[in-house]
Amino acid sequence: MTKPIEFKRVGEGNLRAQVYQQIRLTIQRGELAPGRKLVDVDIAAQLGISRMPVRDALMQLVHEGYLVGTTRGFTLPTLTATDVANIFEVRRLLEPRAAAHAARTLDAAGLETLTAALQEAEAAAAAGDADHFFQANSAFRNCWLGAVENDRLSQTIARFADHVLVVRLKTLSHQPTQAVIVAGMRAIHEAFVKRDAVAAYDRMTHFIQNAEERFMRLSPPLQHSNDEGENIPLQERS
Amino acid sequence: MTKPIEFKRVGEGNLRAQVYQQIRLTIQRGELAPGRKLVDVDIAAQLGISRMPVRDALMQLVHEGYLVGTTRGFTLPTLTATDVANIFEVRRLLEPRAAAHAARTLDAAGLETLTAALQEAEAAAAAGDADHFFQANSAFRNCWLGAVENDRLSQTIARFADHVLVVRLKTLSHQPTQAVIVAGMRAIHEAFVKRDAVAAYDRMTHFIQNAEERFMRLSPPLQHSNDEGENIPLQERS
DNA sequence: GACATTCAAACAGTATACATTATAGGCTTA
DNA sequence: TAAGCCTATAATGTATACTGTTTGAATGTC
Repeated sequence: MTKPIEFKRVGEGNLRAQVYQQIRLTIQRGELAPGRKLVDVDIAAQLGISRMPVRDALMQLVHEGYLVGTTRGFTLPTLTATDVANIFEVRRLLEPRAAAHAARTLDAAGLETLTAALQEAEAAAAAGDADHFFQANSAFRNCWLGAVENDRLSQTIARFADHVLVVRLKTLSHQPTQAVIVAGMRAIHEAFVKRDAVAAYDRMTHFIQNAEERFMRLSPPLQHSNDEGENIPLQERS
Repeated sequence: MTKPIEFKRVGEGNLRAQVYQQIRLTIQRGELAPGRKLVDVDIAAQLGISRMPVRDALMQLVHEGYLVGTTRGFTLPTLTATDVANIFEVRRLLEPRAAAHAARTLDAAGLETLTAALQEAEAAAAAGDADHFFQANSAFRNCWLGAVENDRLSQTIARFADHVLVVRLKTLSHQPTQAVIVAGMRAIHEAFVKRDAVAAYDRMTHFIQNAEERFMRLSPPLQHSNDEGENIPLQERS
């Protein structure tokens, strides 16, 4: 039970990049238990390579905020309510604009992919399949985000969205929340189909606000860090 | 002539962190020639340490966009006009909001620092001292940015601002631009002193727009990457 | 004289060994 | 029994050696 996580090498680029991709995907799929400790030497042994590429990958993930590195192993960060609020503030600033861009630049193929993802999400929500719903949601997001021509914008958004993903997983099993998300996706999708940048902007704004409210309401265990807006954003797991 | 760059260790944390800080400061101060090649083993030898901490620091800087890693040493990225436009788009989205926050949270000490930085900038502009002007400018920015309570917001801003810093250095010797920047700083400073978040927002918006226009106008050598908004800005080694 | 081919140097990638540090758990003592 | 120290251990941090690849130059051929 100490090693339920299976890493396998994916053949692309150097070892560090392969390991990085692998670990990041594991995190993004929510397959990493919150208290789970990632140790470079263990992963290295499992992959049959040395510590250094694994260590490099882990440190990169730390720099990007996916993990926190302690003197006692790498783990997932535990977000406080303040953290989540901070991340959502940045997302509120960036995503509507990005959606407006996507409304201009999405091509027919992209719209098709988007439509398919929306339908999958609807089906998964109807069936109560949280896993499937999550995947469709990610596909939807990745699709329109990929159409944004400003790479720095889209990459920044992707990173921040991933950071609250840990929290998101908890809320995905919540039926009413699924319904709200699907409704938001439909609205955004409609704006994209119409190539209406203004509508995309407005609906994405609304979507993010909704998402934040839901997150906050469904996550009572998260504690505000401090009344004074304290700056201890990522605390170690106690 | 192959080694005009002098790195020295600063005693804080582990070696990687020290080297990272050192190199980043060197970049931020504009002391790194655009075509300059940074080689881990050279820096390591100069510091009297091994390659690995230096290598770690360099790779972190690559991940953060400060450097690009090629198969033949690390160098400063060369930004296209599209890159600069992309970075400024993100800054336009984030900085006004951050300034509004700072207007609320800046304390007396912060305002004093800010006032001092503004006066230094004015003096430097009057004297035509580009170096000094640049330092005052950075101090001003770092001060109000430090008052922003949303760390993720302020750190993202700092990073993107640093990325165009290479370009900024070119424009700082331009007298009319200095005047425009000082005027913008004065306006923002006034809003901060009055604790007027709305004014801070508006004036920062104006300031960024102005800055972007100036950059674009003064940088004809930068080439647009491609008509289609191509995405080869900073090629990272993956 | 121009182009191709090979060879050497330089530098990043990887591996392994050693040093350091912080935490946990036990042991001692009050 | 509780509290504090102390040691063992598990993990990261650092150093060094080796390997592979790319680039650039030099030499040879057409």
